[in-house]
Amino acid sequence: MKTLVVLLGPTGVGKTELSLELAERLQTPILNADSRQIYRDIPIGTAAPTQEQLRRVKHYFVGTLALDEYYSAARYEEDAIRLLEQLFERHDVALMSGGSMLYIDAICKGIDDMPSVDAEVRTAVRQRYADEGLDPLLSELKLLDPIYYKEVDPRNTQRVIHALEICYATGRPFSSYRTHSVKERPFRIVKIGLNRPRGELFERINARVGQMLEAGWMDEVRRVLPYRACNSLNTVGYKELFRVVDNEWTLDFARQRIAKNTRVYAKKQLTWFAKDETILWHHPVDKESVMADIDRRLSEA
RNA sequence: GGGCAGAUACCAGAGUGGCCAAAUGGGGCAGACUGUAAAUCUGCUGGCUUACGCCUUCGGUGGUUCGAAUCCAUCUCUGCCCA
Repeated sequence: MKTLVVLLGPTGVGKTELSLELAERLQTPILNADSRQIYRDIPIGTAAPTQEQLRRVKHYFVGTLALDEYYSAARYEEDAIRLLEQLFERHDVALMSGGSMLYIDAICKGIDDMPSVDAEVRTAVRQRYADEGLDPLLSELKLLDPIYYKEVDPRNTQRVIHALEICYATGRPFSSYRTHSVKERPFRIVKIGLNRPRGELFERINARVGQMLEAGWMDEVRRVLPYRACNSLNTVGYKELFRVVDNEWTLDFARQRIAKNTRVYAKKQLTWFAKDETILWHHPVDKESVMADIDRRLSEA
């Protein structure tokens, strides 16, 4: 039986470094599961694996997309599952490492099939929201998809709009696509969760923000400025540093905001992961015990 | 030594007799979430309580009042100004 080892945990916990060692021990490449590191040209701000680290171990899904390319958890599922099929021809174990909760779930459980919405419908709905606000869209959703209307947070603009897009584009209620069925994978999944005491994790995050700035993050931000409206850059760090470029914030103020927002993000990840009972947690991040855990699981086959 | 201003919950900062456990922001905490997910959205943040509610708070003390964070007296501390 083939096995996918998923190394997950909050940002800044130390996944990248440990994943390299695991990959070397397991003699297998790394599939990155980070929705931002997958984009090109923003390695500093996303704390992506360095050139040196990339040379050490073969990585997939790092720096492969242009900033203005559309991507989603569903596409990631397609791409990663296809890749895994290939990898499992040559390897018994594959290693996935990252903290994007939805991306990881997309691989482990699958995402419902849903038609993609063409740009025309998309801009039309957005235009309508810009012109008339959310209320008319909500009434529309109530008519077209009463089931989802009841479920959705009426203040969550993003979700209301997306549901409407699907309704318009397909002529079917958005909820009819949401089966939430869990896909069976032809491989075993072992989830390893990395965590640290909250204070320690937060200190690491705070320190890392400073290191990223020293490493030339600000130059990186200036280089990608033309793409600031892209979703890829609607990201902790870039949002704040764009305001520095705009002279709205001082660099020091932005640094504090970035650290804080990163801490909030880490907590959000932990909240999500906490619901997943299949994760084997490792609190002190210790290479040997993680490795022993994986060995034990692999031998159970 | 004299004059003026101020002291509000973790921080900043409104409130200037009842509608105040006290606006707002920050920070903190908790949560939702299957197609933008490092996104988007929500709740709590004096104590006890599931809740109704009860109890203790607005520098200290003492008053006025049916009732005070709000008025008066006094004390302490802080800032500014004059000596």
